[in-house]
Amino acid sequence: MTELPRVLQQLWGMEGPARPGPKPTFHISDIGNAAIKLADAGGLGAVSMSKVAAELGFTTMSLYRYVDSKDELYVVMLEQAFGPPAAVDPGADWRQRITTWALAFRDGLRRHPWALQIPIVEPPLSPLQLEWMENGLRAFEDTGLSPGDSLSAMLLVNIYVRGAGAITVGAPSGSEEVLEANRLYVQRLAMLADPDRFPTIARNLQSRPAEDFDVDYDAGEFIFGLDAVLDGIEALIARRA
Amino acid sequence: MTELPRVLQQLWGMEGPARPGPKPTFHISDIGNAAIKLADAGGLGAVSMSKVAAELGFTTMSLYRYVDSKDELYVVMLEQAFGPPAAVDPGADWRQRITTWALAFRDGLRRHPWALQIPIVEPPLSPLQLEWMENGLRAFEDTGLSPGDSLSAMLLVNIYVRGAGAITVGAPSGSEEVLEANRLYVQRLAMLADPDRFPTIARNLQSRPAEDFDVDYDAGEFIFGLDAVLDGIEALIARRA
DNA sequence: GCACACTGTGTGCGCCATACACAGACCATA
DNA sequence: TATGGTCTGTGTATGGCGCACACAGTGTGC
Repeated sequence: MTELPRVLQQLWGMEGPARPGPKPTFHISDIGNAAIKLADAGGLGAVSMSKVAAELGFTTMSLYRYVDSKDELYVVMLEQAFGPPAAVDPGADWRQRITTWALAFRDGLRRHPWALQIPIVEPPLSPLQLEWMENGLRAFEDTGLSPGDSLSAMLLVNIYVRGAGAITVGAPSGSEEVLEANRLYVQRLAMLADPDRFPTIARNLQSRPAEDFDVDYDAGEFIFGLDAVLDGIEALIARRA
Repeated sequence: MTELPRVLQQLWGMEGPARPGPKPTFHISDIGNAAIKLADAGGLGAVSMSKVAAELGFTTMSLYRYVDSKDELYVVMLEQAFGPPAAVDPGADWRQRITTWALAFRDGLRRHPWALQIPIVEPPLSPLQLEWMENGLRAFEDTGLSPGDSLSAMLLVNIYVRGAGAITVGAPSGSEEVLEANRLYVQRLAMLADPDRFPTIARNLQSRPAEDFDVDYDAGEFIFGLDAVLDGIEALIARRA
């Protein structure tokens, strides 16, 4: 019942006893790397069993000797895309520690935007993901938060980074492409936001200088939002003390 | 250039001038409703052009007279799934107002969990989505926040609800199914979290009473996290004042 | 040296989104 | 009232997808 799915067993390096028959030609991580390469180049849509197999020089169906379904392939991709988290600086305070953690996570998402498109069906159990969890929890170690609250706080930061990423990730921050899309959006919004029906939106648009919309979300807004989240956690810490 | 995509024109009811040829048999909203019905019953995976068409009693290709691609169908679904937002209570303070807004959003996600699986490719421009935006912004009206900060604050709450939903939505809150999955996860985690490599996780698990894991996230944790987010926004308001 | 579990392969199924050509329905115009 | 042109819904087809299944060959543990 607590028996792990095959993919997780492989990721944890739980080798069974030696068996007859040919040895596998490659390892599950090779599949993950090939899939990540495809996704980095062409988005998650470019990842198909046949393309991954072709990338490795194998046939489509051979992959199913390593992975039970495409969803399991996603698990492997998520495990390997981010690499190990940065070490926790024991000298820093909790805000610095969790900020470092969040920025590293954000950078990983920026390198692999497709990660946000993979539906989360269950909480993480793979080795590197647990290391990220470990380091995230460690950030709250000396805050006096209970174990449950620490987990919630970490989850809150995690949710924020993912959410902010969903909005901003996908095109290089501050690129002309993003600015252009943003301008087009504001233009359309101004056209549609009838002041009678949408007074607050209309007023919001009118009272902002044009260059205010050319905001580089990644540079400033991300930290802005993160700080708000951390202020909320700080209030929690104070309340619990 | 600011010409709207066809779907948005239809959603805003921008009818062109009278034209020769047969009148359309139905409206784009019929397609959306049929798709929503399918998604509610069988998840987003159950929504295909052919199934939606069959639901309406039409052929697959007829849908393309109303929608340019499946992505546009998603836009229609998101527009119609949530309905209009609740009216803003002018007597309440900003925390109550945005809390009401967030809970309504959360309830909508609970009714239509598939909404979280639809990748967001651009900010909303459809009528009801703008109404939600309008009401969200209105919650911060008397806080003294700048237009830009109000937008960021609303976005932060929006991100939180979506993120919390991604974790909890999908099965009825507190159902035996969810509790069982949770117990299995904790069991596996305990098995994998070697105290040498993952000391904080291991300690976190050990120091929590067993019934602490049987948490009904939706009931308590959601508000817990939301309050933390709002505390962060409150700190921002205080700083700006 | 041998049995046989296990490897990678080939074929095929049902489903998907959508391109394209077409027949007929309908309305603006004359 | 006649009609031309345009729009509607349909039929057919294409290339891709995930994956089931049967199979041939391989190489290790006995």
